[in-house]
Amino acid sequence: MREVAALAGVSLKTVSRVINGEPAVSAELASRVRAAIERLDYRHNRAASSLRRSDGKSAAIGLLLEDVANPFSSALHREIENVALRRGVLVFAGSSDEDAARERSLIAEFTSRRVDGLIIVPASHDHSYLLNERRAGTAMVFVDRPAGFLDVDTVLTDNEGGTREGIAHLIAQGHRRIGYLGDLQTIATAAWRYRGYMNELAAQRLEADPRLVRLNLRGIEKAEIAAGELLSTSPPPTALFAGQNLLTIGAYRALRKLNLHKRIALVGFDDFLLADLLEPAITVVAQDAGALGRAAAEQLFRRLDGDRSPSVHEVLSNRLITRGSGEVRP
Amino acid sequence: MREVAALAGVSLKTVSRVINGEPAVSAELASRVRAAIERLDYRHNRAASSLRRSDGKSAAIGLLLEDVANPFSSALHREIENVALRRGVLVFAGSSDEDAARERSLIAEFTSRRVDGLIIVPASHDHSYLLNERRAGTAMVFVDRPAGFLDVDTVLTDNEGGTREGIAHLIAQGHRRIGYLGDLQTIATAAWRYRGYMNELAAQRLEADPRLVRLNLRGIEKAEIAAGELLSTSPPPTALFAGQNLLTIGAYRALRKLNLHKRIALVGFDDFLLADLLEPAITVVAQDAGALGRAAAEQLFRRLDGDRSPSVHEVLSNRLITRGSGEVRP
DNA sequence: TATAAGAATGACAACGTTGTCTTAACCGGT
DNA sequence: ACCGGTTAAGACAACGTTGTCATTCTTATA
Repeated sequence: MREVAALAGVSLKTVSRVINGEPAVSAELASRVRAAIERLDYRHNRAASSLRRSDGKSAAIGLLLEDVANPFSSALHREIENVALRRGVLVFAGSSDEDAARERSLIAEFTSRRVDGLIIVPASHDHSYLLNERRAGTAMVFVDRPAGFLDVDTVLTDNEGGTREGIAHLIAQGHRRIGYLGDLQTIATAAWRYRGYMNELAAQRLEADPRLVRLNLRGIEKAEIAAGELLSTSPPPTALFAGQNLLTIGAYRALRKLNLHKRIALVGFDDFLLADLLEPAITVVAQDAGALGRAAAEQLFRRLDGDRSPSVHEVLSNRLITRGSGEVRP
Repeated sequence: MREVAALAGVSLKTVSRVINGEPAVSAELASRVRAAIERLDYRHNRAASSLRRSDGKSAAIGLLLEDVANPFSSALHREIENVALRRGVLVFAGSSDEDAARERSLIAEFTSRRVDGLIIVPASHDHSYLLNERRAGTAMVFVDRPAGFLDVDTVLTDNEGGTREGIAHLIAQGHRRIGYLGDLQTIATAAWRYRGYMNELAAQRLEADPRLVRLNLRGIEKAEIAAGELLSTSPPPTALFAGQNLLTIGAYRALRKLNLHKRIALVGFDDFLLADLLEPAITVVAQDAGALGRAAAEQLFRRLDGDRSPSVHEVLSNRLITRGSGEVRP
């Protein structure tokens, strides 16, 4: 910047003014400065700038996902990027792998780089460690799962309601014995979905058979094995509900292997690519990951724009998409 | 930091020494400093630190992908994150959407934040604009596609060879009329794949029928329409090769709609989730996105560690995975 | 013509760190 | 008691910017 000022024959401060678009610069000097910037291929150093600025904004946010490579996370990521980029804000992304320690260390890395805000899909359950950070002015929004011991903006989907809708759909098709495959119960969304299953059965006065429930399953293979086992209880279930997309795929694999995919109904939570091309196509309770990301990012930027109102808790609804597998009759 | 120094009763510089693990600090002072850091919940400011440090390292890199939400990109992303995080380096991710202007502006945002390095899946074809950046010391690696007008480290997969293997496989099954669906020819990988198709046909002395080729297709729907049209030429192809995963899905959709999925062979470039559960399961030429990411990140860090040797061009091979759709006989 | 008000510009300090250099304290050997 | 050498600690400047304030110049008004 010093060199630019020298070449343009102006002071450092004038260059700074031109770069920041401050009005009090004559057209003459401004164009001289711009020419010098061009000629020297000068690049503004935002790190230094944000260090000195009074608002201290770095124009970067941190995004903590379960895994940047999973489709739900990356759809969220994409929408957040869209909202952020429109404002010239860049996104640091990191994967927690459902590991509380990794969550903390990633967030520490984010904050040590002085991000303006954090969007968090939490893996842990106690977020009091973020209190200081918040007091220091970092905006934050929790997405998909709630924060623990921290009063903070949150955007969720209606996990319990969505599951109840899926279960009610199966019951309406005549099913009475519905198996359930669930993810780690420590994940709040998984617990809510399981609650939805239990509550809907109860509401419809159906007895819940504990032999038809398998929880704490992680990944396609575990789900496939568990589904296989469920299908061999007697009497067997006539329908399965899978509480997450990988579990749905695992369940479908098991059904295919036993050649039961046209005889046992299947409804899954979370939509996934190609669900419509399987045989039968899979009925799902679809979350709109993009909408979730958009809502979270917009809430974050509202805070960054100075909104100091009490914490907002938004809940997006989910949609049952019937495609065939959920309409198989007992 | 000043407050920490005051509380511990030492100078600023001593606190800095403790934080950076410099040896010349007595155990006594070091522990007093650490206690003060704890008590004041002090957080090191890396932005200021990297501004002052002689090496100027920000411990952040920029990653330009086609779209953070597409499975290939996000698998790449994940492996890069793994390598980077092991060294305490954070990743800014951005999506170019195949738009050259967006590529440039994202890279400008990255560099204005003084990232230490860039990993780029390029959308544009002229990267001479990066010359200054490189001269300024930013490390960079191109992945999946080559750079234009810039001599730089690159990690690719063998697109032409992979395609030839796929086509050879179809020919070996007895196919003589093989349709081809290709992505935008401006994308280098798409052009290479098409070349692989043409060259393999030529090598096996088969005539290429231009009516069986559809290029510049973007997305599932365009591919589905194009595949439908190809299948109605006369005489029709007995096999299709799709040059990209979305095109493969589109082609499969078309085959299903015409109920030809068990009579016309299909091989696709790029593996995708659930390819093995379709009916028939899809034979593909699989790229290992994770390996690509790992190789790129490792090369980048080699440069950041001071490697000044001439540009490296690495080419990873692809693997034909036979699952059924490619083994349908004419 | 004198003067106040406003606009354009620059000098300087400061943001939170680390590199460099200096000083102080201590050690063992004569 | 003195020396050279080592080690620990601090003073100060600097990284590349922007906020604050002072200065100069212009213009309109009395």
